[in-house]
Order: sequence, then C-alpha cells, then structure tokens
Amino acid sequence: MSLSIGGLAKQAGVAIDTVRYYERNGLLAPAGRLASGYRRYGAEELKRLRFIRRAKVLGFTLDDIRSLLALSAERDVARVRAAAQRKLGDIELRITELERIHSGLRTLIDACPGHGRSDACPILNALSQEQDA
Amino acid sequence: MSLSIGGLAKQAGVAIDTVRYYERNGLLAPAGRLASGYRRYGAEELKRLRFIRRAKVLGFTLDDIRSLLALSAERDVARVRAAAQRKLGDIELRITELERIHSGLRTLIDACPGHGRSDACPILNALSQEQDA
DNA sequence: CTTGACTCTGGACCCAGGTCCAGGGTGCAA
DNA sequence: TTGCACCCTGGACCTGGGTCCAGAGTCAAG
Repeated sequence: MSLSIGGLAKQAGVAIDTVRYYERNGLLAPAGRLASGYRRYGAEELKRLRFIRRAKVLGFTLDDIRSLLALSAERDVARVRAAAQRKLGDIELRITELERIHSGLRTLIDACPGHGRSDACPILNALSQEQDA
Repeated sequence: MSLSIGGLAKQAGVAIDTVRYYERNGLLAPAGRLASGYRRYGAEELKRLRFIRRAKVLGFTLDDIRSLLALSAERDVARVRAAAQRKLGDIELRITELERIHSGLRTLIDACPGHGRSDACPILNALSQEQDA
C-alpha cells in the first residue's frame, strides 16, 4: 500500500499543504519520490502524521511534537513522560489564568443591572477607573 | 496637565509604539499636535488608554474593545453587559476545552510508569495508535 | 489523445497585536 | 552650541501554524 500526498492527507485528516509544511519544518522526514517527483508515502508516515495530529489535540505545539517524536524514536519513556507533565503544567497555568479572568468578569456582570445610567455600570466603571483588582 | 506620547505611554504602562498602533487602528482618536507635529495628550486619553489595557486583561480583543468604547460613548449599558456576557461565554468555552485536554493528558501520565519498554508507554501508544478518545 | 484531477515549486499572504528600524526633526539643559 | 533624549513617518518584521497562488508538469480514465 502506497499513498500519494493527497491520499495521505485525506487518511490523516489534514490538508495537503499541511503535509508539505510539516516536511519543510522537520516533523515529517523528506518523502520518497517517484521518477516524476511526486511524493509517495507508506503506512509509517501515516502513523506519524496521525501522531502529530493527536499530539496537537492534546495541546502540544509543533516544536513540542518535534521533541516528542525524537524521544519516541529514542524510546525514552522517562523524557516523554516529563514532557507530558510540563505540558500539563502549562495547561493548568492557562486554566488558572482564564479562571481569574472569568471570575473578574462574572463579578462585574452580576453587579451590572443592564440598564440605567451608564455611570452606574460596574463594567464601565471597572474599565475606566483606578482600582485594586 | 499635558503629556507627550512617551509620558502617556509610561503613565498607562504601554509602549510608545503601542499608542501609535492604537491610534492607527482606531482605538484612540487622532491625537492633538503641537506645531512641531509632536502628539499631545490630556487626562481623557490616559483614561481611555487605561480602559483599553484593563479590557485586554479581561480577555477582550482589540476589536471587542473598539465596540466597547463605542457602546460606552453611547452609554448603552445593556449592550455593554451583553458584550461582557458573550466574552464570559467564550472564556467558559476555552476553559472547558482546556479541561478536556487536561484530563486526557492527566490520564495518560498517570498510566505511564515513566520507565520500561517504550511500547508499554501509554502516552506514546495513545499518540501512535487508533483509539476512541 | 484528450480531459480533468492531481502534483510540483518557491514565495506571498493570513490572523492579532504589536515591535523595530532608518533617517530625519525637536526640546531642553549645561 | 553642543549633546542627548525625545519625537516623527512609513514600512518591514515577528510569532505559529498554516493557506493560497501561478505556472508548469503528470497521471489515469475513456
């Protein structure tokens, strides 16, 4: 079984341009070529492309994924796990930050009657004036 | 009291280039000028710039903020509140998404002993193989 | 053999939100 | 008057992750 770039992209659920972009950026090894110059792919490349797609879903950047692929090739389980843990930490940080924003906004909205004089609107006041928070 | 662009930027805690960028992009009105062409600012502009900075902290995009400023000028409290509520919804969505990612990663990490054969590493397996999740 | 679908390349462009630069003019203090 | 900090402009550049394009070549069905 052998795939054209279009077939590969379809199987993996990404765009053709994305496949070439990944190749250019070292996430996929340079593909084998036909005499015509057309790229050909096998099952390995499909697996790798799907790996990339899943890792992205889990919040890894392409940079992260490059490392992950290298560690995976070296079978370095400990460092794969450590990378996942770092990513988990990042995500926790982002969640915390969003929750901070969320509660700030929630407080403001709850305090705003949604009508009446605009200088009594806590949202506008919070944005306009000096404050501690 | 009157401020140069540098003074304004400093008071508001943003970069000079950012002030000019905001002016170019309609978040700040075109500044008054001295005969030399130097921009001059008053207290109003400082308030407005701080408004922008705070709104950004609360997760509003510059586009959002442009609307917010317009609504604020029109004293349209109801629509300000509605905009804040939409933004709250966005943020909730982002939190939910991150939590989904978080729990996926957490499960994988917890299942991974961090040593041993790489083909027994749940993280690599999850990324490499077909799966439901 | 023709036709339409596919692929090749390098490079430009997109989003947001700035940031930096060169080459010039200005303001003010010693 | 010199010197330094500040300001002006238009336009290029940055990050991340692609997406789109023109112009040319190729593949496969009918």
